[in-house]
Amino acid sequence: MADGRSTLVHSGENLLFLTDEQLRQSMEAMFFAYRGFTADPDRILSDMAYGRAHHRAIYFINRAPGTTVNNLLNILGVTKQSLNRVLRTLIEDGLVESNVGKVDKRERHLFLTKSGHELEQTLSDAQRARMRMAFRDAGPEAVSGFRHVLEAMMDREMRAAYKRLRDT
Amino acid sequence: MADGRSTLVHSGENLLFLTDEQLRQSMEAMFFAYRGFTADPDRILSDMAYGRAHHRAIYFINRAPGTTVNNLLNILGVTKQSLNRVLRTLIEDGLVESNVGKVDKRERHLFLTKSGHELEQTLSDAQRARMRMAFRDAGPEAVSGFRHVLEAMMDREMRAAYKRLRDT
DNA sequence: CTTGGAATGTCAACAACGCTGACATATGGT
DNA sequence: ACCATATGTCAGCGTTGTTGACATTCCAAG
Repeated sequence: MADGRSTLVHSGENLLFLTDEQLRQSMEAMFFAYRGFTADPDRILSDMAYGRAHHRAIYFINRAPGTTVNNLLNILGVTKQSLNRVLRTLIEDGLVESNVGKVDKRERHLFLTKSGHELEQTLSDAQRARMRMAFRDAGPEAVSGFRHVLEAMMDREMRAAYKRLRDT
Repeated sequence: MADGRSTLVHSGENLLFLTDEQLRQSMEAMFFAYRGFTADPDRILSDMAYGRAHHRAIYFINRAPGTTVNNLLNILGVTKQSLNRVLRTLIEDGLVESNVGKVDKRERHLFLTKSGHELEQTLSDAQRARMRMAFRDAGPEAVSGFRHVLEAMMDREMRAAYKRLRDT
């Protein structure tokens, strides 16, 4: 521990060494698990002309209906130009509706259409099913730990965005 | 529960509802946390002419020195053409060494050079530091749960690759 | 020894999705 | 009324993924 490269902590009756090797394994777990996390939606979307960016947009528009483009930008962490391309195709294809703001006409308020909702359901169902299985397999205490670690791993601004969404 | 959309489980003295809403929050946590997970290396690499793909290649070559191109392909889950482009630049820049196999001369065995190791260290140090902080914050039981859930979330083949690496 | 298949690499074209720059429009404070 | 600011759009470029076609090199089976 003197070199700050490892941390010894107590876990129930067991000692858990947070050596570089342990951290390395966790990084790999994160890498492979995220692949699994996105695998099902990716598969579904690849059949259509859409990708992961479309999924994210649809997801968060569903989560916060009426959100503005700028708000979505902050959540997604991309440039407005990048998001715009995705939004344009979604609007053209009739999955998303963009309404000019009543108070501030510069703003566009985004909503999912009926077919937009349907796609969102399909994608989220697949992703939720995998997560539900993983949670069932790991058990409730593991889930709570999982959530805790993830939250601690976020950047400060992202944690804020996360909590803002969560407390909705 | 009759609709299979939610699961009720017991957590210590508390009841934990795995409703769709809970799963949704976990999905968002995963999304934001992965951003944090990759943020530091991304920042470092953006200054150089490299991206996340280069990081992944360097990471796994360091993890399994002498690995073949084909083996790396399977771990990374990309095509050889895609990996080849990345490897070529890394070899040209003197970060990776590619040695023709002695037993099977078709194979190329990949190693990091001195400067390759240095970059790997820089990138991994940043990523490990974040993870160590998150683990310290969450505590050992949370870490164990975190790992468990991640493992359960992987695809079968990825879980196999993960375990193969882990047991090295 | 020839031949088929496997591993590797290259070239070309393309798609998804990041980015920057330039610009149009709407708003609001001066 | 006007100009800085916020917002959104269009155009072009870079990274990194994809498929397809094809050359090379080598091992191993016949």
